[in-house]
Amino acid sequence: MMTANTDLMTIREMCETFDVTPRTLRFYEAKELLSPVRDGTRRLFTRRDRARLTLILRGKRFGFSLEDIRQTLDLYDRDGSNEAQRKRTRELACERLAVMEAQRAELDEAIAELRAELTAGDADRHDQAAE
Amino acid sequence: MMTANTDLMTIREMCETFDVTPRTLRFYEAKELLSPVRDGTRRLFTRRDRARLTLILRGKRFGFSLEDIRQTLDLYDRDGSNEAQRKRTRELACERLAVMEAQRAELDEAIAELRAELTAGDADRHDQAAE
DNA sequence: CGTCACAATGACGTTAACGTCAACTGGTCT
DNA sequence: AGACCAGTTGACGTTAACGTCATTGTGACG
Repeated sequence: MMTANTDLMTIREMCETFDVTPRTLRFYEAKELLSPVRDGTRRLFTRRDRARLTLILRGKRFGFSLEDIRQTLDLYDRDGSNEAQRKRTRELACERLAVMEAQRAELDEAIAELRAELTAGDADRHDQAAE
Repeated sequence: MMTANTDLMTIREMCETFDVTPRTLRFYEAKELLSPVRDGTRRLFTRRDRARLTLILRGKRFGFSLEDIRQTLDLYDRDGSNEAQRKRTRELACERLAVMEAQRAELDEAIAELRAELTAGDADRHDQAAE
């Protein structure tokens, strides 16, 4: 009743929007990361699929596996299900959050170190120029 | 002359310190990410190897490939080499830095989103508790 | 001296995440 | 109807990053 009937995208549109290949989208469907509807035989990707794909690609950039991602994706689907399941889901979300925050701290450190190397390089250059 | 003769570690020590397998260390050597010295046939890992391994494992957590990492590792080896090479190295470092900063921004965003989902979950729970 | 545990060296196996290719289907244009 | 697409489904290939196994070497110890 609330699902907008339009705002469905073909596989081509998806590929151009997200810069992925059709193979990738089909692969993600096979792995149950996406669940496009069908128009006869053709896939049509919903708003939900696009939201999920955004999260998938982001997750990949952070070095998570598709399986990791698949599990956390459900965190963003708040369909009632049962109480025990929701509790588990929250636990998983908290774990992920902790991981990501640790990652953030490490990333900051790594950035600082690399910057230090760069400015050290600057100094070398200066020395060399003085010769 | 300045290289401390001790502070060399066996493969076992490395494995326990860094929580990796021997296979991994040999693999990294084959890929020229590490270059342990030899005591007869056995490997002995230097302080430099340990520094590099730290960077390698960190890089992996950020989703970089070993090949990516191998290239950036040289950024931390400031042996003079020639001018053109150093310029190239600096360029690479700047690119990496940009990538990592973008990654940091995205990570912040992702953390914020996940937090939002969590507090939204809290609200749901509250609603349900009211019943 | 035997052996025993750890190391090294191939060589092959495995998993994830797709790429590639062939064969088919289903609309569309002319 | 014929041609021409985009899309689909297998099926097999590929690359990265190791795991696993068999074989061989080797320094320390009883």
